[in-house]
Amino acid sequence: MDKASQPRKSIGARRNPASADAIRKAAEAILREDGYAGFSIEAVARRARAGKPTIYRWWPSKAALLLEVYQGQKGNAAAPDTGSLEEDVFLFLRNLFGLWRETSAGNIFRSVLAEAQTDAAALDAVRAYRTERQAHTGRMMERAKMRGELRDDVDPALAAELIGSFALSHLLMDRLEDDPESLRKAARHLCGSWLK
Amino acid sequence: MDKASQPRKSIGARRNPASADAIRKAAEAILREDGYAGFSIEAVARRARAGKPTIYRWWPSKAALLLEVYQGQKGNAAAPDTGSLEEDVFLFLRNLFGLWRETSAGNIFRSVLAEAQTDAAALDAVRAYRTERQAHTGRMMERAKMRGELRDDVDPALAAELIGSFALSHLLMDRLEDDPESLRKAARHLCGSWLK
DNA sequence: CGTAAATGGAACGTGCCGTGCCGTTATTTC
DNA sequence: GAAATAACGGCACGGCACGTTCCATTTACG
Repeated sequence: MDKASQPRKSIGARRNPASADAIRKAAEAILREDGYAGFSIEAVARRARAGKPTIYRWWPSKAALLLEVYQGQKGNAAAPDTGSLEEDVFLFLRNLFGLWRETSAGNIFRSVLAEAQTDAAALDAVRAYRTERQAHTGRMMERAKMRGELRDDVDPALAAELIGSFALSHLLMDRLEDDPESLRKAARHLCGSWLK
Repeated sequence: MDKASQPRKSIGARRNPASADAIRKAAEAILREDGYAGFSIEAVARRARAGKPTIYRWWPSKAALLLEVYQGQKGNAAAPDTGSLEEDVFLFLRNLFGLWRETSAGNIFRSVLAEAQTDAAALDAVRAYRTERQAHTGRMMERAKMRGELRDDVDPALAAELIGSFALSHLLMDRLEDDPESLRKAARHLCGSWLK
């Protein structure tokens, strides 16, 4: 790619976007290729041909850089709208697992979760993201409710949380296998009790 | 505790159980008090008044020691048997969250999960543990099924997995708050759809 | 033109990793 | 009983990553 590029020099008394981009891209590539194990500031600096101080000038910590990559990359599987809740949930899981398997999103999310077990800021970030995502998934449930598909006492937010928990544990256990049968079954179990 | 204890000497050409115990206890104490962040072989050695080579002689890696502490400490919340599935699930979650909050089990499990995002052996171990635990929880579901409380098409194993996923995500997000209301609600949603 | 600020590079101190080596201790083997 | 074996704690090492400091260089801004 960027072969015999000279080391980037300063462009004056302001941040060099080329450096920032190179750093973000290097971090993302390392997470995609090697996962969290290979992710270190030194490795990112080497790969980005940047100086460590340049990284630390703009990101206060390893966790901060990780979070920025994470924020800028959330693939955000869409919540389908087929008119059938069970089908929506099935497709949602299928899309999400596929996204996690085939892009760096899965590795990045796993990394942030690992970091969150040590770093409080990472925990806050992952909580906020999860809240936002579940609100999104929750809309899938609300649509079903408006269609009259759901029982009145079902809480869309809690339902979304159960779906999210199922997906999360599969990600963490590295069980994102593409098995339509079992995902279908999971969707049925997740929905079965909520339908009227 | 062990105040002015001399450094443990060798007891001859065999493993010194006192050293092994001190190492295990130090590791557990560090995980309980400081969590995964403070867990290092050097810290364990210092606290156990042991030499690093002694640790590495018996545990091939940091992950191995972590896993042994984990194995020897699984609090294993019991699966209640009240005659009502929803009540069983509620009590199970309540017990499990309490155990995770009030003993070192929660911190240890979180640590192993973090390690599992980097170390394949840790991932295997946590998968095996999860399988075993869900088989146990699954018996709770099977009892309900025998009582005729469950629909015939409900898979006890999958149901147990959904319950476990819910608990796991709360542990990871550090949301083990003792809120009977929300746990009750979760139990109801988890069970609602399975009941006849 | 001079100041200010960002750049990459080199070097530093700290901490942890995992592994040697050491003298000491005591069991096991001959 | 003597010698070989092996575990013990300690020390020191090379390696790596962390986060920081200093540096010469480059360029925008006043």
